[in-house]
Amino acid sequence: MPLPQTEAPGRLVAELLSRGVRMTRQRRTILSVIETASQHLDAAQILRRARKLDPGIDRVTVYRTIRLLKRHGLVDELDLLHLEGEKHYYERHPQRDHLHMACVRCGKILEFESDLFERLKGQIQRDCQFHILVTRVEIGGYCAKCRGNSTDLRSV
Amino acid sequence: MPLPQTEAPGRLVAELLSRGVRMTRQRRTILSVIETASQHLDAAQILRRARKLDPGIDRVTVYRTIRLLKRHGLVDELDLLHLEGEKHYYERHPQRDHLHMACVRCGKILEFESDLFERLKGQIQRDCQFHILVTRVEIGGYCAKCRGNSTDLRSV
DNA sequence: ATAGTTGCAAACACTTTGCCGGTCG
DNA sequence: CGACCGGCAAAGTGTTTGCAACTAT
Repeated sequence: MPLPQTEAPGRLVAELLSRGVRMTRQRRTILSVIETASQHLDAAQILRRARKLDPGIDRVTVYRTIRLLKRHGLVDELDLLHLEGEKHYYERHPQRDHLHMACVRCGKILEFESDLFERLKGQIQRDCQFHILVTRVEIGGYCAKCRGNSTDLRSV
Repeated sequence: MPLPQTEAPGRLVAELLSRGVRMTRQRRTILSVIETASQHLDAAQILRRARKLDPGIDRVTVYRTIRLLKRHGLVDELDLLHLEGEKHYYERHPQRDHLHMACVRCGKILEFESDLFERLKGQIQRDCQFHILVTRVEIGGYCAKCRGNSTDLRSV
């Protein structure tokens, strides 16, 4: 079903350079962390990993780099239904949108892409005359393992 | 803007009473504010309106009442793509899900419901064996009025 | 009677800003 | 060289917690 997850490494660096953005040692480090992550990372996790590669990096630099990437549309921001705190999670802006399902019991995040969603976007652009730049779909519920053995005490 | 409210006023009070939740003067006030709102309100707006009806109400009581409603699945929480700050917005949990489109230029929020989305949810429950409790769809872009006369400088 | 709720103050989690010395091109 | 960037400290925003007094059932 899904496309391969990995684009060429260094893609974020190349993309920013081609837009005339200055490239520093710290930015390269942070970009490589985001690019090689196999899961959604929050700012604190990005900082921790970046510091393993370059211990002097500051929290603020991580936040500023994330904002830079957002402004350029190169990363998407997720909340994952705030299942654990108010932090944000980041992922590379994908070629094709996908939905995020978060299990409110075990916290697992599933991703899903669907032609139906592409059709839905088309319907929105047509019926609402709305030009879509970014989508964020977060669905809470019980994953296959957790369904059945839970009361419906949702907290989202 | 929200779709026309089809439920009876006082429904939130009735729903909570039927679940054995204690009903205080403050809660009645806050519930009525949420119930009569014609737009998505954040906690600060709910507080401001509640204080017009009962000036002694505290910020903390608003937050606690919101949490109560979330736990009971009676309100949904939205971020509206954090277009202005990190606050959350609340709306009564609708009978039928809808999507939120936020114009990144003028900030307008449009709502949209669609059979395609219902089918998408069905597909997810089937293909992923995921039992859906809550959905949050937030789409950013340019509304009909703002499209065309903007550079693509997104910040979401 | 008593478990649950309130208001106040304080703490909290996460993110942004101001400043100045350092760096990229 | 000059605009831009990084690190540090501090502030900011939005939300939650601890606790004594109060209230709904």
